[in-house]
Amino acid sequence: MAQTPDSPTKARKDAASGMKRAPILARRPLHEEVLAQLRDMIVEGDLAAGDRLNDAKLSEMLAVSRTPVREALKLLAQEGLVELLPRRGARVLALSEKAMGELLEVICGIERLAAELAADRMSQDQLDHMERLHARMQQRFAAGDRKQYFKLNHEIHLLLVQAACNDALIALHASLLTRVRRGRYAALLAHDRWAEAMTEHEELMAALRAHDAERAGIVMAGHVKHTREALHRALVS
Amino acid sequence: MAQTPDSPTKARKDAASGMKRAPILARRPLHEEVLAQLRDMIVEGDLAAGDRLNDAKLSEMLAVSRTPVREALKLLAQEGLVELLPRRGARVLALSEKAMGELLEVICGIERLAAELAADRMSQDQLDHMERLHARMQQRFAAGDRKQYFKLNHEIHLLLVQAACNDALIALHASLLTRVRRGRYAALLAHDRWAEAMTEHEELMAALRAHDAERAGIVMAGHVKHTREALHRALVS
DNA sequence: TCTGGTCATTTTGCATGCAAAATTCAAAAA
DNA sequence: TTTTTGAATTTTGCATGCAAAATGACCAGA
Repeated sequence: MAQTPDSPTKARKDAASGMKRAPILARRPLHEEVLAQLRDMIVEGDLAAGDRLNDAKLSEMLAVSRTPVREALKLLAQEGLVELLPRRGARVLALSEKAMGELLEVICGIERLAAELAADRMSQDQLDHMERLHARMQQRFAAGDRKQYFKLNHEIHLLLVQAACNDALIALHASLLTRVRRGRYAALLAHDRWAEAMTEHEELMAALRAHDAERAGIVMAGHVKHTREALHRALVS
Repeated sequence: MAQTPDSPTKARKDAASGMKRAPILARRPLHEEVLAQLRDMIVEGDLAAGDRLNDAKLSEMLAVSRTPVREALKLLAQEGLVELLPRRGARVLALSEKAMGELLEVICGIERLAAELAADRMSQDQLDHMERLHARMQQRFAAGDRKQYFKLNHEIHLLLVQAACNDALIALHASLLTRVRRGRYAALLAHDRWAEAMTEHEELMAALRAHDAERAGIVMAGHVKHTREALHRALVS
């Protein structure tokens, strides 16, 4: 197990002894806290795929009782980050290449929809913001600074989804991204198609500027297709 | 509250006394059972939007302890069927017209993607099956039998998503449908565009037969647009 | 050595206990 | 009459207890 028990003994003592926590009102519910922590640990790779998640150990680690831990595990299972084997506990779910490809396919579809809606609904402010991000991304691209390029690329995608003015879409997109961001696949994909993607972004910006939903959709639809192909190439090689 | 306590007293007694349950191995986990039950009660309208969900009462009603009930409520909250107000319990979430419209928009996007993928990947068996469903639906349409028409319509949509051969897509679609199926909106929408939708289905079938992904996508994209408009009409009137 | 079986230990799933927060309701004050 | 206060009650969130199931250690016999 790739866990990091930063002093289980102390943690246990904190929980077991009557040591006062901050007033409940001032805190978020514990299960939320635990959920966020576990999610981070999985996304960051502290808990590797296949690791067994023992609720007693986790509760010791996080200095809470088993109840909120178990609640968080069930939520993580619904999010698709862990699997719950009845009577056999929870494991970090290993995303197969197949599952990863499927998720990416869905995400691309979502982003295409977002692009179409955004073309209609985007505010001038948002468009300006995106222009700025895009310009900076071009600079980083020209400079060969991959890290910043990808960061800006990600910000643009988030902004695109926000600009669609659909809260359900935003939430869904975020949730799917969490699942995909784990492991090596994201990087694997991201580092392909470095130049091609730049052109596509250019076209997307043009469509958004013109508030041309159809064109934005077509551009992103191409993105769907290219991404699928890139994924396939990456996985076969 | 629109609950249906089919003898709370007896239920309580069952839970409280040492009365044996079926062996655990033979059962699904209780929280799953409870989750399914509560979900049904919400979708069926037994628990109306705005109803307060008191875990003690629910646990009495379902003859289980509060723990699995609370777990189920948290899962329902993540599914978007209830909201969890910290320290103030759970309520059945009232879907605003805005939220409902957003959900439908996302579902339409998902189904469009499904149509495109299905055009590529659908097996001959699935296509045949869909042809049969479609033929029956035409009959019911001609006969003016709305109820069966909608049932078949729904089956076709499910099959379409399945034919996309993407498990993530299938799961996502199912989850979104659950949220939308509640309340009066589904019917409200379904009963509009009765004839127009028939034509669109015709076109979709043609595209699928030809394995023409692009055409299938375009047809469903039109569906997105028309559905949005229909929703708008329905809500304004 | 390998197989199968028994028993001790650990882990899981659920029930329940308990303190803090929220709600209610009645009586007092404005 | 309306508002305020505050004590009693209910509800929530978490901790913990406990029985059933799973795991693993050990040993006997093939």
